[in-house]
Amino acid sequence: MTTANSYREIYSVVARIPAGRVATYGQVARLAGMPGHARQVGYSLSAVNDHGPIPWHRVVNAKGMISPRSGGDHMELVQRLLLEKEGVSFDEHGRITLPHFQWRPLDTANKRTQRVDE
DNA sequence: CCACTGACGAGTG
DNA sequence: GCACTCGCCAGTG
Repeated sequence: MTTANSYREIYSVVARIPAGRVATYGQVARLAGMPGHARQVGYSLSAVNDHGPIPWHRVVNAKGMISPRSGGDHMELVQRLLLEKEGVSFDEHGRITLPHFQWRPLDTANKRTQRVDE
């Protein structure tokens, strides 16, 4: 398993996140077959950013918040707008209600817990 | 080779 | 819920 393949897996997972839902860094790491490497996911995404067809804005941290970047980028604001445009809402704390909007790959078959309403 | 940094997360008090 | 620590790993100087 090369690092290049790991990055490819990360991108592949992120690309599978449906519009209107979000995934956490740790979640993406697990789905990519590298549990515990959440940090690497963020690192990989910073490299891709809008550099490719990757919906990077659908990845947030475990608290359901947009992780602040370094360098004073306004990307975090762009990310929030993109998500809101897809129907994802934020609460007073600027957090996404994960139980409502977190992507559940396994549920795509059941569709029962896939409720996004409210 | 070592130290530091960075879109994180789980555990502890 | 908040502050702190430790684990993870690639890039950079």
